[in-house]
Amino acid sequence: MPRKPTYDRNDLIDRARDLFWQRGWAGTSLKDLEVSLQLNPGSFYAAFGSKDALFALAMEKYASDGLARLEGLSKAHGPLKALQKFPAMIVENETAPAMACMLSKTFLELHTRDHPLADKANQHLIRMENLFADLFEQAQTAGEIDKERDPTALARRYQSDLLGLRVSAERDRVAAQAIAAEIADSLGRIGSNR
Amino acid sequence: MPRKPTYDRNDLIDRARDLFWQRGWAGTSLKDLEVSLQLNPGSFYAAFGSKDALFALAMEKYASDGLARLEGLSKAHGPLKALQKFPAMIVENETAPAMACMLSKTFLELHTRDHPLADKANQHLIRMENLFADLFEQAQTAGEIDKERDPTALARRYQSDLLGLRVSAERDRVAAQAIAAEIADSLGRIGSNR
DNA sequence: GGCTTTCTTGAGTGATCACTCAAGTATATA
DNA sequence: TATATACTTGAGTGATCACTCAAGAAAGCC
Repeated sequence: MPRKPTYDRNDLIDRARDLFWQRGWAGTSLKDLEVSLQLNPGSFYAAFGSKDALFALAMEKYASDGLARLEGLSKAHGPLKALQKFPAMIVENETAPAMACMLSKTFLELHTRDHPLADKANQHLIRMENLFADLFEQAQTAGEIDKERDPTALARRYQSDLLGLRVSAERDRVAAQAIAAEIADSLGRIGSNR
Repeated sequence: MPRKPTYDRNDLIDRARDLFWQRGWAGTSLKDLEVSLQLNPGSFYAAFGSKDALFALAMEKYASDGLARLEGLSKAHGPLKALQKFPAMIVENETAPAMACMLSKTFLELHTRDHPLADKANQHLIRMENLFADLFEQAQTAGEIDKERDPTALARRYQSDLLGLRVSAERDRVAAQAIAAEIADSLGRIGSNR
């Protein structure tokens, strides 16, 4: 009996993610979304409920994509190599709508207002950081990294480096590629054989 | 003949800087500024011309304060020690209205809209980076750092590390102090005697 | 073809945005 | 004390914000 939507919901979330990522939460108006998603206000609210609800969906997709990319790298090259390749992978992505991390941008923009989306962004960052710690631990059991180091601390530092890298990449992509190489390089210097 | 303002202009800029730093450009409304500065719209516009003009003044004060703090550190302890102490100094500042760098926040928020303030923020970041490079160079001539390294590249990496540190500090101040220590530590490992 | 159910349309909601301006007030000089 | 010259007040500007809702259109089932 019912009528089907004329759009592909998943595709809409992708486009919203790109818009939000690029322009931020406050910087993306409903008018912007209506134009980009080709949706009238009524359809928009029928489909997603609110701007914030769509933002949350967009952020989840962003985060799980990041997780998946790093996991893919790890399966292909092992934990340490994955961590070493990841920074360059981010910086060299030509199709990304922005270089800076959407999660950190969102967190910085909204946490001083105690906006629920800021907490969600932080949760996603923690999830990412946990994967980093997992990979550091795997690298330790594989003997690729000094076993005395605390994987959680390594993950925290790596996350911080990545966050800085991505802000830098937003300013100057070319220079950021050099920084990405340095991050990978310093990862090689915490190996077990020294 | 004229009547003097009832406020101290410099003090007003300080308060605006704190507000903007904390809440960002879009997150700070004129109503917020009126309340914090205790200024009615008419006085506000007579004094500063526009929200953006005041933001620019606030950002200049923020940037020159940062420059001055690092220069002070350098005069007291020398270039390398200054660069090593600076990260902890930032993270331990209890009175700061926010931990993340106001310049990078502003840049991230506004550069995708091609807002003039984004370019101004970037200029201030470059100025800061130039001071980093100066100090690295001074540390080289003082024999504290390997002379083969490019001071500009070192400055770029240091800036990136600091940007990441400050985002991390906004998320978790205590964890950030550990990261600050690591940044200082790795600076010690590019000394000339190895 | 008729009916039900959902989706789409788009004008309209009150709130808030940055900003203006005419009128009123205070003060330093003459 | 009078006057000129600022500064202060605050209601009001049009634009834009996220969001609503009643009416119309399309598609699956009988």
